Amino acid sequence: MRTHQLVLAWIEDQLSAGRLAVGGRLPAERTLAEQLTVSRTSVREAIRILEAMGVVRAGVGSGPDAGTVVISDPTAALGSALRLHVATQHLPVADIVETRVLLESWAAGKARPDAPELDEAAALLAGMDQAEGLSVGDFLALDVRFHFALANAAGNAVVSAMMGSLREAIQGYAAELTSNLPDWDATASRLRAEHHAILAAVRKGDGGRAAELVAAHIEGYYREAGLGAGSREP
Amino acid sequence: MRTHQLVLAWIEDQLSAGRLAVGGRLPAERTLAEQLTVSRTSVREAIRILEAMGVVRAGVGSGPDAGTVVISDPTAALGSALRLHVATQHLPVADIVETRVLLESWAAGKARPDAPELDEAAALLAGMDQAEGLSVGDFLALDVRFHFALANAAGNAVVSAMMGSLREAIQGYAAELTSNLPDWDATASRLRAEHHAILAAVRKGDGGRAAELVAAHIEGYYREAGLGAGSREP
DNA sequence: CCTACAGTGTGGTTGGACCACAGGAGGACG
DNA sequence: CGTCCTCCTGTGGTCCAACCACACTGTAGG
Repeated sequence: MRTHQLVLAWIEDQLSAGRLAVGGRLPAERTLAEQLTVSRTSVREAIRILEAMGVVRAGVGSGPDAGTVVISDPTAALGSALRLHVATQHLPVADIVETRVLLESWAAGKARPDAPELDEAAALLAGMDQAEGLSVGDFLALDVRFHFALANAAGNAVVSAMMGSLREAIQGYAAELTSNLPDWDATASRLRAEHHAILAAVRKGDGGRAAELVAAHIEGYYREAGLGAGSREP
Repeated sequence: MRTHQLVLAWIEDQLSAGRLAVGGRLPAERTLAEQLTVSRTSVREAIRILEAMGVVRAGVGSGPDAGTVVISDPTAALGSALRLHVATQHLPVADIVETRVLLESWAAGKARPDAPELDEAAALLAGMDQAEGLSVGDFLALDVRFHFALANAAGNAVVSAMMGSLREAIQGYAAELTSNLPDWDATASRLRAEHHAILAAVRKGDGGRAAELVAAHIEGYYREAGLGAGSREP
């Protein structure tokens, strides 16, 4: 077993035992190195891995943002990993989209009509309805947050994280695809209308219809942008 | 931007541009450090991250297994990341199980009856039917491979990877849970029968029934082992 | 009372050194 | 001529010592 894996195992043990929780602080790198009788290099390699996994966040200087603190951001971790595997062409973009449809339609079907996350989703929709002063990038950013809020309403943290990571992994592609659209304004208003319909279905408690609408919404967008089932290679 | 991220960006660019593909070899650490005018430490940190993400594999010595070569193993990467987040208690085990049911039942419903992966699944079932000389660990190992083969038959690499990673993330728990079972032999024969029923449904093209059987199979096991929907905290 | 500054502890980065490992090239020996 | 052994080379793995940039903290000076 390599040295940095020993550090990794120690930290995972601390987490599992509850001696280290989200918001907690790891010992300083030099201290930890001395405690485990390894070099600071190995400690740093372990921390880098944890950082890439969204388990810790390292900050320089002093104060609340300094030091290495435990966080929990599975979305970012899974997202960057998926993005790299897409780059190796071993994860087809079409499969990513298909999985996203699966997870999101399930979440829409399971979301409870009285979930507080739906209020946030509604607020985001209101923001997207402002026709003026909203660039394509702004619109897509709000779109991401809307879909994420909707997924959160289902109450399954794993599904939320995976959904977000899928979205993140192909975000670069999605942004490029907007240039393929014949008429962005027309697409945007269609997306707005579909969003409202989805939210209304969830609010009414009609999970089946909400799931169908979400699936059609996502598949329709990618089909229009020219990323159909045929383009299994990016 | 930190130095190791520069290295990461360079490697991701090489992958996206196709100048680096699975099976390819990264330049030696010292060479890469000189090319990018960074320290070898920073190169190593980047490689560690890629290794944790299942994108590369580093080997010492000489020969085919030496050097840093590009692979693509998203399952291991996502699995360890999920396991750590479970350790932080921000991903409830119940949500993992629920997501696994979702993905696996979808895969069972979508698997094509003539998929070659089903032959492998059948062979694994034959191996599990040998009542003698099969420890609990061996049985579970074959079980993992059976479920993985079944998921692969759906033809979606992302779903397969995520399914496998979910299984891996809670593998430790699943192994411990066997001690909760009142009668392992009885459970094992039930699991065997359910496996055969699932495979038969898939082979018959009855995706809907296969999906139902898979969901009942997984949920039933965890319920019997005492990991119901109530235990959202491990 | 407020400002300016040195002090302290954090992660970030670098260069160098040494180790273990695995294969290849060459010579020594049968 | 073939085989075995040894040395050499290049790889990642590990460690050390030093320095940097940063952000807060306490203190001295105005």
